[in-house]
Amino acid sequence: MSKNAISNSVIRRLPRYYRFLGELEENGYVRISSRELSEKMGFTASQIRQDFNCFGEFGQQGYGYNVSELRRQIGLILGLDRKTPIILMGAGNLGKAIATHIDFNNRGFELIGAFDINSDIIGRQIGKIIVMHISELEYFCKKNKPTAAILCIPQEAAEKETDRLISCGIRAFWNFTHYDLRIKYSDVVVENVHLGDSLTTLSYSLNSLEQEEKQNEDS
Amino acid sequence: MSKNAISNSVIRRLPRYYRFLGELEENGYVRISSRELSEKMGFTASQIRQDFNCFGEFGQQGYGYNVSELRRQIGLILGLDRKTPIILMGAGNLGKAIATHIDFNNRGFELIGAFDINSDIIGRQIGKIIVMHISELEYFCKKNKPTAAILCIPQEAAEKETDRLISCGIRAFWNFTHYDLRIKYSDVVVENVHLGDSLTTLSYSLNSLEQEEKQNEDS
DNA sequence: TAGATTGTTAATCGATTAACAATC
DNA sequence: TAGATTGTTAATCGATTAACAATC
Repeated sequence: MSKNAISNSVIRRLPRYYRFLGELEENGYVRISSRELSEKMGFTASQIRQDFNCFGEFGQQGYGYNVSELRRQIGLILGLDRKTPIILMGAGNLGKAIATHIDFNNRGFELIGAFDINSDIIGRQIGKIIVMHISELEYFCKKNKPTAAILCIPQEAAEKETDRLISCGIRAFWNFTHYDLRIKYSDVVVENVHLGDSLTTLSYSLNSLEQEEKQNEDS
Repeated sequence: MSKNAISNSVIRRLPRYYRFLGELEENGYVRISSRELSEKMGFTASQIRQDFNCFGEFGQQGYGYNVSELRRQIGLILGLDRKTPIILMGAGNLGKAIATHIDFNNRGFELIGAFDINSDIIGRQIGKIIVMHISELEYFCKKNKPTAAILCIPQEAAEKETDRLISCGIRAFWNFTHYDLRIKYSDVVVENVHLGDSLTTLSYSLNSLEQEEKQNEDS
């Protein structure tokens, strides 16, 4: 029986654990205690132990955790042992940057295709793949069976094309648009990246910081 | 006395409110109730009223909220009435895509410069700006006084250059690296975008979905 | 065995939701 | 005035932290 309903907060910390454990491994650490890890990562030791225990007992009393074994286990939980075929929808500036910048192979994916409608872009090479016209989508998917897609197309295009993608077998979306896929579709997983919202949040923080300082001056 | 300590959860919802209210405004909505908004956005009406009331009383009993007035107020809270000068550090694939893809002016910023060390990139034009060599940073900042920076450089470069950026007057960072600025610096605001972690989370979700389905088959 | 550190339960804290009096 | 809907307090829910018995 797998422990069900892992909270989103826990899940979002997993990639971070995986990263830190990788660094520790590189630096020759063999074992680490939750306290030591807590100091390095800025979580509490309690939280770290709670988090790991959502998935099993990876440590040993009196000893701590074996760094590379723990990392391996978290990798398995994250599904990084697989290479899910993923396609890029929209090979403009952003899509191209994502395709070249992200290390798909160490994150459980393999980028196998890219699609666009702009004839200036079609035929161009991005890494090892060549940008295809979107009319080739069905044929390509039937042949190569990708199950994930990156949405780097305009919002209107996303709204129009998701039905098509789903009927092509796509069930995981890395979504850079503001189109809210979850409303219309279930049985599909979505990870949203709202870059604009992120920058807007920074504006808020900077604004707050400056107003605080102004208040301190006045008092 | 401003209500202090707005929770992070609330702040992260503000850009979303701002966006939705913009759409409503475009569609001719004059007033909206928290219940109506809750249906459109997928939050509870309670939460929406609580969120707004962190910052003041923007509604009217028996009527609801005036869409454009509410949007304006949230814009002010987010600091979108200003145009904070921001610079891009690292004009490679990702930096260039961010610079061209993001609508800085509607998010409280103005992109005024870009820096890199790669001579192939220096001198190139991105939108209205031209990529400069990083050696020109001090001179440029003295003259143009940016207070925010986008970190699209490698992590090692980020670790090395942040001291320099801070002494140039930068106090807001939109950070695309994994370097944890907050450890070393206070009095600085940071918004982290961990694209790799985001994709890794998608891998987890897809993995979970597939395991669930397998279990359902078996039973 | 003694010391260390986990796994896990209990206590606390914070965020979300429900309820309702105030009021337009 | 009556109906609607806010602003706000109280109740609930969930996540984090603290504590400690189990055990290596």
